[in-house]
Amino acid sequence: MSDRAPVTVLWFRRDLRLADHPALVAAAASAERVVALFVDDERLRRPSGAPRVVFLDGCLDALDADLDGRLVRRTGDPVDVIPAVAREVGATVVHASEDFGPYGRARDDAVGRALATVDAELRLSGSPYAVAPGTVLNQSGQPFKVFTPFSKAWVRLASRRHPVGVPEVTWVDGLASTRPSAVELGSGVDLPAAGERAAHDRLDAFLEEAVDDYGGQRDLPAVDGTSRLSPHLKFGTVHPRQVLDRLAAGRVGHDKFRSELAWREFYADVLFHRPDTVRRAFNPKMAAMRVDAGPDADARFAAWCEGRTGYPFVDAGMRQLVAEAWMHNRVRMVVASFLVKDLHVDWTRGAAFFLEHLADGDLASNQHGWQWVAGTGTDAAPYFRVFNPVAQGRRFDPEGDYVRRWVPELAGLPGAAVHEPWALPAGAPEGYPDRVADHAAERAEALRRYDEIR
DNA sequence: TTTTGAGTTGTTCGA
DNA sequence: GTCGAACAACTCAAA
Repeated sequence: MSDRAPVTVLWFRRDLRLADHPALVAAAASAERVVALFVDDERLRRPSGAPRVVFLDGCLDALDADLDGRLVRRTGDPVDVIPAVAREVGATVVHASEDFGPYGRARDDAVGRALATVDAELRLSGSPYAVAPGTVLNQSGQPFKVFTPFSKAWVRLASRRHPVGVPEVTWVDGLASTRPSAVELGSGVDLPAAGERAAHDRLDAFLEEAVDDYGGQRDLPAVDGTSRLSPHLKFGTVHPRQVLDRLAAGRVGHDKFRSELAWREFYADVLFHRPDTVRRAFNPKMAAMRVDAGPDADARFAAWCEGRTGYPFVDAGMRQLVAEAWMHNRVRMVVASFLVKDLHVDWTRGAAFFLEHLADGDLASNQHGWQWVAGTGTDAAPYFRVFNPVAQGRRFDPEGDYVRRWVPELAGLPGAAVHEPWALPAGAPEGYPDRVADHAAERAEALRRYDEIR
């Protein structure tokens, strides 16, 4: 009773795995043979973001290896490439996972229309989330605007889904590929291993070594106490459903980590309902906040980008970002607060810099993480919560190991003294920059500016 | 409809 | 040195 089509196309995007892949399951069920396709869309390579692109290429190489070399790569605009491939192989259905980002939604609408002109269609199954954005609603049928009630409703929905395995598939062989020109990483940039196997190795290691102490260790940047799954979740080499399935109920570290996954989904949901918040304040009242622009602000922004603000904890974070294409979450908050509240630079500039340098750079999590710190977002930090970069360093890097690892100029200083080198009897070591701003004064300035608009 | 309780991540100041 | 209060109201979710 085979009413299956002879061939279909599975268009991979941010789902670069074979296990627990709803669109692959749908494709395999619908056709005798499946074409594995990835489209190198130049727009996914902007803004520059070399580490993210190189990590993506690593994921694609790993996927291709898992497919015994049968991953077809084509460069170009998906609106042209997808219908062309469908015609080339005689497919009337193209399968893909649903993308809920602003660009992805517009692209998929356009591709769907283009496919219709060749009597084919785009069929979407699954998404990069345990619960698709737009489906978690309060009792009035509206999206949640604060995290805690969202997460309670989300957990109920998320816990219903369980991962599935790799289906039987006959992959189509022998189609030509085209490759984009290689992207060069800056020298000394060190990326984690990419691909589905690497993602699961990372998950296994986290579950074995760190998740039980997650609540106590996750805030210490000198400790390997976080999952480091973010780049893998970004490109779908592991799905959050697979992670959730391996967390136990009622264990502190597990619950805490589940809550971090809920944040990722909350922000995707917020962005789905408010795509304008990629660039604009979620809270329109906060859009009037006065920020600095011009040569002085540019100079302060450059010092921040280059990790030479004179505040060791901030500089360590920014240097880790550039070197590892990743920054510890605690430090992300501190450096973001410093840019926005001490240097008075618009949060969108910092968010753009993060996206350029992070391998895990995800639009929803990044923009809304920044909005939270800047106080412009959903459920944002209260205006008076201004992180003190020295106090944060002393509290979360009490031995100073994190700072010494990333700021070699301070490597000779003992213990927590690295957090305040200007206070040493001998002053800061030669070669370490002076502070670009005085925290106490700029904190007061930030509070004054808030007063102007409230 | 009204009411009530709650809301990621902090810092500073003064007793 | 430690500890609690102040820092602001306001919006959201649900009873």
